[in-house]
Amino acid sequence: MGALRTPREKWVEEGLRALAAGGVDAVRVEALAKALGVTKGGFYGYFADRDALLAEMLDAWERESVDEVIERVRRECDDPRERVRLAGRLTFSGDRLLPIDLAVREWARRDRAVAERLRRVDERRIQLTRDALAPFYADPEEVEARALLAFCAAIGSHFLAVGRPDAAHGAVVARAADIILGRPDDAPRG
Amino acid sequence: MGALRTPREKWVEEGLRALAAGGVDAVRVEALAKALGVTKGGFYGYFADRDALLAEMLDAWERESVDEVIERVRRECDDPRERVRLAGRLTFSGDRLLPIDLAVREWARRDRAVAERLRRVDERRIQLTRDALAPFYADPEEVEARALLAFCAAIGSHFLAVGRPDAAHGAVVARAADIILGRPDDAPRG
Amino acid sequence: MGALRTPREKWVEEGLRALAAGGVDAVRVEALAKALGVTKGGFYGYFADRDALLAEMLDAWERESVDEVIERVRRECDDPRERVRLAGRLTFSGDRLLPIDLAVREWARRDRAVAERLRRVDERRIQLTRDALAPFYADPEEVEARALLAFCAAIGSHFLAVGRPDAAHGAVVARAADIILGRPDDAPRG
Amino acid sequence: MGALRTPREKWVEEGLRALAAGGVDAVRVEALAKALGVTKGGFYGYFADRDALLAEMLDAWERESVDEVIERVRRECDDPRERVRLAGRLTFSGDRLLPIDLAVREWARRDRAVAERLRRVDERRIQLTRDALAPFYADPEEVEARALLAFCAAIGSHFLAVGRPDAAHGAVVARAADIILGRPDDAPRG
DNA sequence: CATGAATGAGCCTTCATTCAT
DNA sequence: AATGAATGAAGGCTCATTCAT
Repeated sequence: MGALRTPREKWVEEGLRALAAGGVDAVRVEALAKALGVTKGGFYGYFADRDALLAEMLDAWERESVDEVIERVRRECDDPRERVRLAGRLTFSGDRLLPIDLAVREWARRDRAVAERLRRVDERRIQLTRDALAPFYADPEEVEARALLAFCAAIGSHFLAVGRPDAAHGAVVARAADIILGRPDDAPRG
Repeated sequence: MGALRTPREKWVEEGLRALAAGGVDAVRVEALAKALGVTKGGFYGYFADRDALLAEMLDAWERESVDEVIERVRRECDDPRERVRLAGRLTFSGDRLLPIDLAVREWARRDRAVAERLRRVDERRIQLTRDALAPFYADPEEVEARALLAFCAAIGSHFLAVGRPDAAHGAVVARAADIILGRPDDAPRG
Repeated sequence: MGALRTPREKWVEEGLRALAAGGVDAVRVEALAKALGVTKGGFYGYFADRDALLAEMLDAWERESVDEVIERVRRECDDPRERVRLAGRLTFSGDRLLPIDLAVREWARRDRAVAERLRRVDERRIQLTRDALAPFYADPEEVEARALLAFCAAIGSHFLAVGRPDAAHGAVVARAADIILGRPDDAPRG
Repeated sequence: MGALRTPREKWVEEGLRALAAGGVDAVRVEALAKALGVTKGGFYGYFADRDALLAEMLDAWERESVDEVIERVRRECDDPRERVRLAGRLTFSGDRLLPIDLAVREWARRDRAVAERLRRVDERRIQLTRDALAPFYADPEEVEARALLAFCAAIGSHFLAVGRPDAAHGAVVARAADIILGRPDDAPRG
């Protein structure tokens, strides 16, 4: 996002890049230093240790990929279902947020604290979907199932390795979204 | 499954256990040796290097989690939809196959060769679902979308961190399966 | 000792504190800077390098723990034996001088220059004891032995780890002093 | 002492050498490795970490400098006073045990666990002196004072920096021993 | 074959020191 | 002078790998 002001932010940014590309284990002080064109020693002028960087990376990620997304979605859309679609696009596409999200998900499977954090994040995101679906279904269980399903599908589609050209993949995913959220011409009763 | 005959197989087995528990990076020759109660030097009597073990782990995984599952499913069920449900249960539940599957999925995001392999595996699995759904839908795209969706959802549900008690999670997933595959009392036209 | 005027003196003072608490290796520029609430870079405005600080710490220590003590003792006491007791109290008790003295002693075992300096200091101190004992013994060797013994005992008592409650330790040390210097009611012949 | 059998013992031995020469901080894995002509990586085949080596060094030191000394003294001498003199010679002279002892003493001032250990060791040693003196004094306090004094003096003499030629130092120390323990021709009443 | 021993590369961290502002 | 930023050397630890026995 344009020029990064403080060198501290540069470390965080580079850390997120490494996380996205190679998972937590790839967030190595030395590697980041080389990528930033400085020596690793300088790192410790900004962070107590590697864990401190990881923590701040999570802060930055939560801010950018939830707070900012939700705020923007609320500002730009009125229709709840459009909100879900936009939030989905912002979160699960693009070269920046998506790979970080997936990497955090892997990380969470190995680290309790990260898992807890991801839980909070996912909960806030899924609430958006519940709000969008609620008006259309009488049964709250139905709402929950569809919201969860939409979410699982969105995430799962990126862990699936079916070697489909991206275009086809996109088409199928769109169709899947229709099945879950309901097509305009096949709207659920409500 | 049953007694492990050769020491070679023991290394592979222990490797899969480590993979399931901690991801590829946890598959360390030294750790496996300790778990097996031997010295790590012995490892190189069976495998050229760590990569050779990883390759064989993938072989074993593919054999057990696809070949064996598909064969058993074909033997035990006739109804295609029941086949899908059984294959899903065998693959995505239990303490053994599921964690390995998820770990391979993470791994595949970092390693081209593993990704290619996972693609083949997923393709064979999803074909089962296509076969089950085909009779009920006129549009092949509809089949593809529902099959893919079922698959994504099954996988995604394990990468989601919503802090739902497992029971509720199970219920919602079951409901999701109904939505995708169609409930008996809400069967898609076909 | 009163307000510390120059920042230079603050570095020296903080250095002595660190020395007393953790030995020479604990005299780290960075740690002192943090304790003083400044950045370590500023250090080099006052001292060429760490060694320069160490040298000045030794100067300050010698001034305070020998010059000042001896001067005060000469001023306050006339009786040589009382002088020894007072000098001993000033040097080997209290929270300030004693820990520094012990730390310098350790340091001297690793550094020739410090050893030489400590030699000069100890020599000046022991002369006080010789002067006190001389009138009472015909044999100069006897004087030397007792003076040395008193000194060794005073120092050694702080490197001994016998887990005696401090009170008992004090009592025993006092008795030891009597044995070496002679009790009033058991004065050596002479 | 002669050929060191296991490489593990070599590390301990080299560690004690480093400790004697430069204090705990000089016990660096890398330095020991270089002294032993191997690479530092090999160290971790024998010890979990540096602390494990330090612990074993203390074990070896206690064994050699207390257990063995006391056993030998009991075997070789009958007269308690001779025992004290021999134990003192074995412990506080020579190029091997003495420097280690002094280094442990410094170390103990910075580390609670080491201090506790040294306390136990010193206690066992001083008991030897108490036993030797007990028959000659009616007052147990007198015994305690003289035993302690002897010990403090023995240790303190090595932290004193008076630049006396070693010969003279030895003579004075001998004389000091006489003062504390009593000369044959000046035996204390008892 | 398996073991004991060692190697070497790579990582995290600390710290004295330098330097432009 | 003091600060912020960075350097470089050193030290602890891990791990895949090699090799003689």
